[in-house]
Formats: sequence, C-alpha cells, structure tokens
Amino acid sequence: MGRNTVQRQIILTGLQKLNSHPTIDEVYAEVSKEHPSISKTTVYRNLRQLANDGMIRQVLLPDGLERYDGTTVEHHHFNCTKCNGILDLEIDVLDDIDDKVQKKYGFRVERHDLVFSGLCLNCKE
Amino acid sequence: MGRNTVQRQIILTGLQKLNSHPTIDEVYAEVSKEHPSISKTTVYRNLRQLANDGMIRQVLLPDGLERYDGTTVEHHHFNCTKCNGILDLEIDVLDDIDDKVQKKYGFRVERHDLVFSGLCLNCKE
DNA sequence: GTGGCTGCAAAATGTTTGCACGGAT
DNA sequence: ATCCGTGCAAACATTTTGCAGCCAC
Repeated sequence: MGRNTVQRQIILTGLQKLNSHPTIDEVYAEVSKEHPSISKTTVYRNLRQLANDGMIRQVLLPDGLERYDGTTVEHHHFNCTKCNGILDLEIDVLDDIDDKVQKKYGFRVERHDLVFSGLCLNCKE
Repeated sequence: MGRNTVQRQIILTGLQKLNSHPTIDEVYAEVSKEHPSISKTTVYRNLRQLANDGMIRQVLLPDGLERYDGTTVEHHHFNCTKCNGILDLEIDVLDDIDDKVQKKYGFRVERHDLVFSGLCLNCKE
C-alpha cells in the first residue's frame, strides 16, 4: 500500500472530479489548476500506485494512451470510431464472466476489460 | 482498399507467420529477416491499412503498444500479470454480445475487445 | 531514523510527419 | 499519367529513469 501523501490525495480527488476516462495529461491538467507545483511524473506514479492499491482502475482504450477511471464499479465502454467519444455501458450478462473463464481454463482471473467499437447514436446517421 | 504492393504482401505474410499478438517492432523484426530494406514506417502504415481493410485485427492489450493479430476469427485474450504471457480464449457466451449492446443502446456496434487479467496456470502456484 | 515519495531534467521509447522518388492502377 | 506507397530522417508525443532532498511512517 502506498503512502498517504498530500499529492496522492490531490491526484485521487482530481481524477474523481473529472468523472470520465482521462489520460494522464488530463489528470495532470486538472490537478495543476489548483496545485501547479505537482509534477507530471508524480501524477504518473500515483495513478499507477492507486490502481495497484485498487482505489481506481486503469482503462484500456484504442488510442493507446494510459487512461484511468476514478470509479471501481464494474462497467464497460463503447468507443465511437467517428467522434471518438467514450461511453459507459452496463451489461448484466457479464457479471459472472470472470468465473466462467476461471473454471474453463483454470487461471486465476482478477479482472477484465471490455471495449466495444462502432458508431454512436449521433454518428450512425 | 489499399494498393497491393510487394511490401504489403510481405508484411501480411510476416504477421501471419508469427501467429501471436506481435507489436509493430516484432513484425518489423520478422519482416527484416528476409527483407531488410522494408522500413519500419512502412510496417506501421501497412498494418494499419490492413486492419482497416479487415484483413487483420488490431489487438488491445494492457501494455499500451500497438499490436496486431493475423487472424480475423473472433476470440478473446488473457494476460498474465506475472509472466506477462498472452493466451487466446474462446468463450461461447459472448457470440451475440455485440447485438445485445446494439439493441440496448442503439449504437452501431462493429466489434469488441475483451481482455482478462490475472495469473496463468504456472504463475498462480 | 529510514525508506519510500517528490520534483526536476534528461533519456528512452514509440509513433508521426515531410518530402522526393518509384510503382500500381 | 496519376496518385498512392515507400524509405529516410527529423520531429513529435508519451513514458521512464537518475538523483538529491523531503516527508510519512
């Protein structure tokens, strides 16, 4: 468990305030507004540490940037390939999917990432 | 549809020969063995073009690198967080998941990426 | 007091771009 | 003949590292 530093709290709060799937840069920008002395390196290190400690989640998205999500509630994502928007999804069929894989393959399954791609309501016209 | 250049064929064949989920660099290395004059830029451009044309698939994995898969057959991945190995999975429950999302949310769903994480058989001991 | 955390700057890594030439259509 | 594709080198973006000082434990 990482140490409870001032920066760690500020970065966690900043991420939660954003309430989306921000890149490191976006978290850094948010944090910098109120606390310009916090370095981007520290944002990198803390987001990774917080994810490791299970307080936030890293998010996998097709743009290849490191992204984080302040909530730990299970949900999935949809990425519109035209406007590049990202939307949260809830699909109930998948609640026990980790167990299914665990049973079928014998792995110890800890989590999964699911991202759909296509066109959102506006863009599919 | 991209043009059918010599390089495009060589890169496609190289990817298929690897039969895994190689990074750009790994495809480039494979291609370079026989065809050292093909540039890495060309590998970037062709893999992206081939994916666009539906002949190969881009793969989403937690390391943030651009990765490709020579097969277009639907399957999912498991990433061992200890040894970092990547394994292919087949889970039949998910066959109609794109349709489910399409119906529930109204998006035009074209594909999805699903990656599990945890410990593989060897590493979970 | 100690060992992890911070900020800075530099380095490493991964990807994109501009351009002149060549080849596919 | 046209225009896309190629190779090269330079630019760019993102992430990592080394290090000296500081702070949580």
